[in-house]
Order: sequence, then C-alpha cells, then structure tokens
Amino acid sequence: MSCADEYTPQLRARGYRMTPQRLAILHTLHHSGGHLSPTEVYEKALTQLPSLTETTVYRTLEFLAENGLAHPAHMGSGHLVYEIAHHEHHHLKCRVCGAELEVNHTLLKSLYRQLELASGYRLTDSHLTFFGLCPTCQKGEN
Amino acid sequence: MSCADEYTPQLRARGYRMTPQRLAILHTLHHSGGHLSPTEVYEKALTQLPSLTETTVYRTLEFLAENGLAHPAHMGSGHLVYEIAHHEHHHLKCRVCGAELEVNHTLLKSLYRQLELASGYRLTDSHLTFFGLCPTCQKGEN
DNA sequence: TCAGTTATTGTAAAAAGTTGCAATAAGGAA
DNA sequence: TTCCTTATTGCAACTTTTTACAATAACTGA
Repeated sequence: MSCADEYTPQLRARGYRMTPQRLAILHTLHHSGGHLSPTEVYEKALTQLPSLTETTVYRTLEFLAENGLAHPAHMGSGHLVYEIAHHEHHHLKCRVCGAELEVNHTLLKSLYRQLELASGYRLTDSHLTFFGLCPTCQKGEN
Repeated sequence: MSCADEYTPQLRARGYRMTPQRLAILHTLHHSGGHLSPTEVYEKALTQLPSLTETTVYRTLEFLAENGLAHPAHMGSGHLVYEIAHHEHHHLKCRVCGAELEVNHTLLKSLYRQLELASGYRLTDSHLTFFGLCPTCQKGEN
C-alpha cells in the first residue's frame, strides 16, 4: 500500500487536501525508522521533490501532528522531532550519553486517567520525553 | 533572604560562579510568579542589568535548569519556558483556549518508579506539559 | 591583597523557526 | 472536462536560538 493510498483518505475525510509536498514528507517519515528533525525531513524529502521549501516542511509537520498522522516528540532544549504515527509511545533519554529508550504508552494510561479525573480535561496528546541517567552512565556518576 | 544569599552557595557547591548576569536572571525568575520565555526573561532582566545579552540569557537558563535552580517546561511547538524551582510540578494545557492547570508532581511519582524499574534509568527531570481539552472547550467541541 | 586559573560573557555570524501575503493548484460541482 | 472556491505553497523578511572564539572577571591560593 502506497503512502498516497494510505494517507490521502485520512486527509480528505477531514476536509484537507493531499499535495506532492505532503506526500513527500509523509513518505520520508514513513521510510525512515526513527524520528527526524524538520531539517532532516527537509533534506531527505528534497531528493524526492526538489521544489520543496523549508517553510512548507515546518508547516506540514505541525499540520500532520495536529491531524494524528505524525507524532511530535520533545527532545530537550525545546527542539521538536517527528515520526510517523505508527503507535503511541514516548521516549526516555539519557542526559549524559544520549541513549534512548522507548516508553510504551500503556505505562502512561493510568496516569492519564488520574489526570483526567482530577482536572476535568480530556487528554489529547502528549508525546513526551523523560530525561534521566542510563544504567551505564549511572556507574560513572557521583 | 536575598537571591544572592540563597543561590550563590548552591552554585559554589558545584564549582560554578555567581555573576551579576546569573543573579539578574535568577532575580527575574524569582520575582515573577509564572513561567517566562527566554525573551521575556531577557527584557525583564535588562532593566536590572542593561549590559545583559540575549545569548547569555539562553545559556544561563539552560545552565540553571541543568543545575536544578530553574525548571524548563515544554509549551508545545518546541518552545521552552522557565520558572524558578520552587516545587516540582507539571502543566496541563488546553489545545483550544490555552487554559493551563498545574499538575502536582506526586501524581507522576508512581509512573517514575515504574519507568525506573522497567528501564534501569534513574530519572532526573521531566518538566512536562500535557495537552488536552479543558471542560469548557469540550462542550463546544465535536 | 594580588596574581593565576579558568569559568563565564560579549560579539558577530550563522542556523533554525515563524509570519504575512500574493500566487498556485487540489478537489468539488456543473 | 472546465470552472470555481479556497486550502496550500513559495517568497521574503523577520524573530528566535545556537555557535565559535577572543576578552573578561570570579574565585582560589599564596
């Protein structure tokens, strides 16, 4: 199943349009395992669609995130990375060596329920990155 | 107790120095209830120390966060805000109207323990912002 | 108090991200 | 197919954030 076939209906259903730019960006996210920074997305997608603009990349990534086709993740220092929305998960990153772990969303489920109960809010999204020290770096630490 | 008296020993203990720039920034964070963006910190601190530079503000905020004197919080779209480290808490923000709620850190304690057990990491910091719909906006939503 | 060490700052330039607006083109209707 | 509406893009200017490196000044020890 092509990216076009997979994602076009999802956009149409919400009243949005599929464009070569969005397709190139979706294709890039789809075919590169992990998370990419906006610049990385731009550079990769450029080989596919040389007319692509960085502005469009930023806007499209935010657009895809708002519509659930991509997940944004905070990677510290206020930087965002994106990845295709295969499944809900979060990240746990080592402050020292940068090693990363996936945190399954099910771990957060109970926290979500508590937050919703306590606040009255309905939680929508929260691709979060937790920070800490990985086992290896803990040994070399004070 | 002045900011200088309060924070200088904490920096010294870690081998760092107190400077007029750090003091001005700490003072600014200390005396303005909520969280501030780097630009807001710069503008406010400037009245106190006209020679202050934006570069220094960025560097100092990150420095203070790393050393536990300030808390960074992800406010969506990759933007960071900072506040003085009075107590551990997180934010819950409405996607529609922007209303914000404080989430006490105790709610996250059990999640932290689970994450540490499952990963072997030692969690250090995670001033997080969760996103959702507040009760009011839920009514006006589909 | 003074000199030495080096953490910290400022400068300037680059990189990253945002915004307004006119031009373009995707998709629905005729 | 062709026209029309308007979502979407590109451009250009702007704001925000980062980086390299030389100059400065905070603390330590004599």
